[in-house]
Amino acid sequence: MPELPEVENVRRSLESLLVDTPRITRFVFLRRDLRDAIPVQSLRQLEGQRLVRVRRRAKYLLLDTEAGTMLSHLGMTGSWRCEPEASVRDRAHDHIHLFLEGGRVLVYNDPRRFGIFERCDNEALSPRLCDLGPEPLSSEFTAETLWLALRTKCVPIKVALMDQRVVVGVGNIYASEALFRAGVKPQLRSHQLSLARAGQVVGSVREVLSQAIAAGGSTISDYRDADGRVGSFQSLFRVYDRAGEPCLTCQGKIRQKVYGGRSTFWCARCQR
DNA sequence: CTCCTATCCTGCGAGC
DNA sequence: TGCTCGCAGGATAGGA
Repeated sequence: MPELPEVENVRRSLESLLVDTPRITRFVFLRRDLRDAIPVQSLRQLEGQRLVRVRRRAKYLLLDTEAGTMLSHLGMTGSWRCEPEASVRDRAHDHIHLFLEGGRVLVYNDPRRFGIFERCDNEALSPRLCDLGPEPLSSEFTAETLWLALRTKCVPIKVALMDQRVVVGVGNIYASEALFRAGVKPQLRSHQLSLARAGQVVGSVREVLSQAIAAGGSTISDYRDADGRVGSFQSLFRVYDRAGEPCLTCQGKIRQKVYGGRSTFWCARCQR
């Protein structure tokens, strides 16, 4: 479900819900079995603490209290929503009810259970975070850094763009969309990418992620931010999930093939 | 090391 | 209708 634009919109919606920095009154863990078991004890230590801020690193959300930080990853189907305490109920696949002072509840729901929820008080030491590549919308993501990261790799560039050690936040949708906009075919071997074309890819990744954030992300079936808002970037897809349809630029037929185990979409005429 | 595949899990749509 | 099959926005373990 969520790539960087969706996670960023969840972050913003959560932060807007927490402007009053409410205290966590209590946790209710309805089911602990996410990808790893939810570490109940270490999380309960944060009861009574104020939620002061929500940050994002890569596709991870970092919920800061004054005494420690919670790390949330949405996997494929994770979502956060906010409900009034008076009407909160246990829906299918709810894992966590995080009660806040003032009568609201943050609810984490995750049907496929690929998500993560744990403590993370030291980002530099966290195995989840310590090997991540640059943020794509930061000044650290440049033609030079991308080219350097790719020059020793032989995998298709589309697979490399999804490697969170190369650049973070790009998933299966935006990898295809960025390469279309850059005019680079997804099967191009990473080390074959020239510095000049790396610059094109950097620009396209930035552009597509920025536009997707502004559009509220992409809602394929079930993505919503914490306010329940859907995204609209799916209407601006140029190749993703358009196999067999005409290229919006050249009318050629959009192709689909699996690379790195993930469906990949491109236009063979526009992308070289 | 790098690369590739299978795997975790539920839900949904296509095809019969 | 109802069933089966394949596939889905991510990340990682393990084998070649």
